[in-house]
Amino acid sequence: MRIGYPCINLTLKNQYSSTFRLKSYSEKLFNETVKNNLNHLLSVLNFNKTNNIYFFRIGSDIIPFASHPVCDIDWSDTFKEKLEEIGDFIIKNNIRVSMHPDQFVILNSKSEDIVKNSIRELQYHCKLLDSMRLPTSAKIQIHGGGVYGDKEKAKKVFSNNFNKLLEESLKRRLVIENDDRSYSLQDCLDINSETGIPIVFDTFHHECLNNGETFQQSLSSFIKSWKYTTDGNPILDYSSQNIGERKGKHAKSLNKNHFIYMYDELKNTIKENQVDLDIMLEIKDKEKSALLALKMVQGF
DNA sequence: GGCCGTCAAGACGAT
DNA sequence: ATCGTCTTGACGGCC
Repeated sequence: MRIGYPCINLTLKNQYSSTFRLKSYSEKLFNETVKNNLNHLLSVLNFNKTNNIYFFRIGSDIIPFASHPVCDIDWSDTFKEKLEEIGDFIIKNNIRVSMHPDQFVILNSKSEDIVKNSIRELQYHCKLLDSMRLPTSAKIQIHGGGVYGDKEKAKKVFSNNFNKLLEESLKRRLVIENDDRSYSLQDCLDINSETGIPIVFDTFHHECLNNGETFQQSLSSFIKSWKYTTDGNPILDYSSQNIGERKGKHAKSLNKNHFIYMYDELKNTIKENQVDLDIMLEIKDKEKSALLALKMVQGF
């Protein structure tokens, strides 16, 4: 089992700006920024390895404006060596990486342009992972998208677009995550049966939106959506409620009791299904919680 | 040097 | 109609 955290390491400060405004876009600034971002990513991965953290989500901004029309730079060629160096490091150390494009990726949008732009954005994510020569277990996770007042129809549009509009290399990396107000685990299972797309099970979103399943039922159904040999370990996103804040807001730090209760349930599932899982902690204090969780799990 | 409005992009619920 | 939220963080203009 790997435990990871998303996008940012709060211990290691990136000494350079990691992105810039579209207004200040230039080839020079772009190349400098990407170079620094890639170097920084490698330091973060090194930090993680030193601390036994073998799961990390790479931030989508690592190549700024990569899918924007303004970007006509062949960055995968310019930075070929660096990208392959990072990929080699990841593979050599049995690290798992993933990505999570932001909310603007709507595969089932009513607007053809938004679907088109969404696919461009996904292609960028795919190209980055491909350029690092990573296996298809390096996943890109997205949500179900819009509902538009008719979820059954929206799910069909998602499935049709997934099946018809995406190239195979992209399909092999895509996974769908249940969200906290539109697409429940059951909705994702429905989409899975039409597309075969594996499901990232977000336990916190599931607490916010579910269909009354037991935790064990949820776990065994989401696990079945993964083909371990090509998809890698099923991924589970974990967080807990930020007490006093609106429902669905992520905790600032690891809720130890909540986590250990969840982990205890997981252990049974892992044993029964003879499968390993990778856990992504979506907690605001990032690697601090990951390190704490790791310690707790090791002492279990 | 620090403050804080704003940032490429969409959808949705709350106000 | 406008705002806050989503993995929100951080850029960059202004004082």
